[in-house]
Amino acid sequence: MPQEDLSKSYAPAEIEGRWRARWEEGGVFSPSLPAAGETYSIVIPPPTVTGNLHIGHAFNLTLQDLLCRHARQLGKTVLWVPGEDHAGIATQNVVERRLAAEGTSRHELGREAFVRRIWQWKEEYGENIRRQIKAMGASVDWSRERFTMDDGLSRAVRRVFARLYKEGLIYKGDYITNWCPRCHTALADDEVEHAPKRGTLWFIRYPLADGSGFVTIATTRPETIPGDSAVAVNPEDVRYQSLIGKTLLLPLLNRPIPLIADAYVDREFGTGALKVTPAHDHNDWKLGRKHHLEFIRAIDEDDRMTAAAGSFAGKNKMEARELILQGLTDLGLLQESRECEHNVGHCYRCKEVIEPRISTQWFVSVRPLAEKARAAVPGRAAIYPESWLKTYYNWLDNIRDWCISRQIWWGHRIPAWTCAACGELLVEEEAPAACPRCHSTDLNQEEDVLDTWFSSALWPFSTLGWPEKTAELKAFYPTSVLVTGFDILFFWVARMLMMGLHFMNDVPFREVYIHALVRDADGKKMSKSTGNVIDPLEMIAKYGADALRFTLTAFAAMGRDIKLAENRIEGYRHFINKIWNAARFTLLNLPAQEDPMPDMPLESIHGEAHAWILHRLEEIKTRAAAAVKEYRFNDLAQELYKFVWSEFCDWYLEMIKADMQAGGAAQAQARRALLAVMRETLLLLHPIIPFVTAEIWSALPRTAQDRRPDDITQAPYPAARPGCLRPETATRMEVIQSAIVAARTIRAELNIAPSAPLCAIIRPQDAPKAAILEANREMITRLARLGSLHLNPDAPAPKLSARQVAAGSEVIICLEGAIDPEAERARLDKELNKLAKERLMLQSKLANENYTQKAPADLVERDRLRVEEIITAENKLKTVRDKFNT
RNA sequence: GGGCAGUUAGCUCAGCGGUAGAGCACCGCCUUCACACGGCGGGGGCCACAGGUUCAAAUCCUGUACUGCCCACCA
Repeated sequence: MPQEDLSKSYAPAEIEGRWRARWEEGGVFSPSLPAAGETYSIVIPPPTVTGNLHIGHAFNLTLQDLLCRHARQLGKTVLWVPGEDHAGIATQNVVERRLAAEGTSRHELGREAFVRRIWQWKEEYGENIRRQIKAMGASVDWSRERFTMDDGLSRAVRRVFARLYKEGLIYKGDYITNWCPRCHTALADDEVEHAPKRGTLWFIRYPLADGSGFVTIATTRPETIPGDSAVAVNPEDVRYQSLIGKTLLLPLLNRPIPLIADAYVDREFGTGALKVTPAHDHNDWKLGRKHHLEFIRAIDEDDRMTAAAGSFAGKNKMEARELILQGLTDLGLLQESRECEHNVGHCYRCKEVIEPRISTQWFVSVRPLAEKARAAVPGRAAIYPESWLKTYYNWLDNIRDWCISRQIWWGHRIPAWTCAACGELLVEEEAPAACPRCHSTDLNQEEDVLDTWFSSALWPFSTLGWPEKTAELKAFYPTSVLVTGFDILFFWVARMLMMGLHFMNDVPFREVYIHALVRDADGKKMSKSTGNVIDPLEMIAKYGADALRFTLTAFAAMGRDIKLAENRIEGYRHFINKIWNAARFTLLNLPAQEDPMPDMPLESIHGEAHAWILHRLEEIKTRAAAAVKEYRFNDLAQELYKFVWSEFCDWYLEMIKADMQAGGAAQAQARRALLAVMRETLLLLHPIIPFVTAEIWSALPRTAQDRRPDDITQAPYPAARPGCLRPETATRMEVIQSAIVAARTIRAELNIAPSAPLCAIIRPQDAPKAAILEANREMITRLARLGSLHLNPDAPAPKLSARQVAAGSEVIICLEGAIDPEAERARLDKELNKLAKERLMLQSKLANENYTQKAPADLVERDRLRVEEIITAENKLKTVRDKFNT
């Protein structure tokens, strides 16, 4: 690309589009198998097909892409599998809402038409999501894209279900479950969110059957009274001991129920007497089982009272509550009511209040699976940050059987059939033709579908082709790392470990990196249902994908949530622009592409600035690689930011400008060094910001022998160049920079025009410093804008002059006439104050014998030297200040 | 009720034993031939509070106070 085309400021849209197309059409991220050498793989946490990607996805994608691109640079064969999740309940809800808006419903459409409708929806939104993943620059392999309900994955689901059933790890039965009356389905325990809710605690009298009085119970849910089958008290409770075993009459219904004793009951709460409703409360259900109580379903799946509720039958449960309370009041059985706050379960998809309800469901016996999953971490699968280990263990240790059936239509229909003729239950991977027992062909498949997370749990191996023995599976399982948010640690991560270990006999991933959640301005979790989402596409349109990616990377500190504000993205766009302009400068100063550039070993380049920047580059290479390996993404971003902006642009480019004009050997060296540093810096940046680096890379000229690929995605990580690692250059550079800064500070603080050349005297501290300064006289003169420079430890200072103490030298600027002595004196006072403060701090430290004796000797020595330095500086400045006093 | 984070410059956050840093914002000066999405310089913090360990504590320990999150069956 011709140089003239590099515009003054970076315009991402066109460039991103071009590279995206090139990468996609070239299939550059599709690894060919069998893989040569080491492999690296990631399966994408599949976004749901229901909606748009939010900023959390953008974050998740950025980190994975960074890891994948880096792994490619290290020469590994990399596979990043993309895909989407069918998200049963969520998707069904969305489509149902749309149907409602159209004035129809899924029931009107019927199951088949409804599911067809969702498939259409999926095609539409799947494309949307693909577009967004592409917009982020994610280097996924689209040729291996999967969907949780595609044929292959559906088969994997059936295989797993059938096998677990035959192994006795899946069973069907009547249990208390979490019922969402709105989604009309059972939910797993972890799909219920508990939130405190203000309510009323009613104290209700249950008369004793023998007419000898009452037992008063406390409840927040009077509508469940028709479902009561006992009242329970603590056996130790003296108030009730004499009544245990007696019969009570259920108010309004006059049904006799026993008064039972159980240690579960808390004597302190309410009246110490608990009404037991086994069919509508998890704890009561346990009590019911233990004491063989009746299970009375008082509320149906639509939140209406059942026939068991007598005259309340057919009423909505909230209406029934009012009627029951009224009835109790009329009978004088409502003793009192109090305000109270209690935890109420809500559906994690629609936020509706959960009704515990007994129903027939399918369950996975997770204990045996959980034990294996527990044992595998952190030995076989490591979790980062480690703080999540405890949470992970705690969950597995307290795990209950997993309810996997859902009473919805969108999802994997359970592969179980009941024989209409003999009632035999058949569970098979493929639909059986006839009942093996009675040979009837009249078989009815289960209506229920599986929990979405059931198929998600198989994702790492199902996407690679299981149950077929594919080349992908062989090459890429276990995957290298799973990158995800902690919100789905239980839903997904733990279950993948269970299934992976059970069916593949190996962990699904070697490492898990748990990243923070991107929250909104108030620190609230972003979610589609809350509507507080930020659209990454909008950010990309405004600032470019690279700016967004860099921002997210810079924020990715372990174990900390991200509160993202748009102006941060804007800030990092400036950084992208800075890189762009550094590249423009580079191109302006390099020969055109077709001119062969002289090759010379970089180790042989001895210019002060070149040696220094090459040395720093070596350090950065090492540090950047380590940061990626250890998932310290924020360190990576910060390190590169500082290097590029503060060192490469602010100092190095300024320093070499003269060389670039000089021609000859100086220019040749500068060109060679600049090109090398630019190119390798691009490689270091590329995993974070692929587009701008690709564009610049392709525009850079090459040396005669250069055989590097045109496309930066194909280029390896910059090799270490030990010969360029020269720590002494950093020390030397500090002396130079410090002198320049001193002169600039004087200029700025004394309001000397930037264009006015300064007459400067620099007094080096010692001979080595003098040599360094002397060797870089031209550079110092230029960067500090000096008119003249006298380098001499003993040079006399003119009467009217300003001084600044630098590292390794003292800088004196002549102020013949034009300068306000008041200003200089004030400046000197300020400087003296600063020095005195530091000196006092150090001196008091050194006065402490404990310190001088116990602290490391080099530290003490360093402090002593510093004090000496300060005293010398103070004396010098004082002398000058005194002159101004006269 | 249990567990886990966080509390550092106006804002967002790094630092996690040697006496405080970044970005943005702010204040000067500058249309210097890569970049005003810029350059140069500057101001700003008893590092939540109270104890303790240590020669030395944002940094380690123990409490306290807020804030947020996760888990848990308190009717």
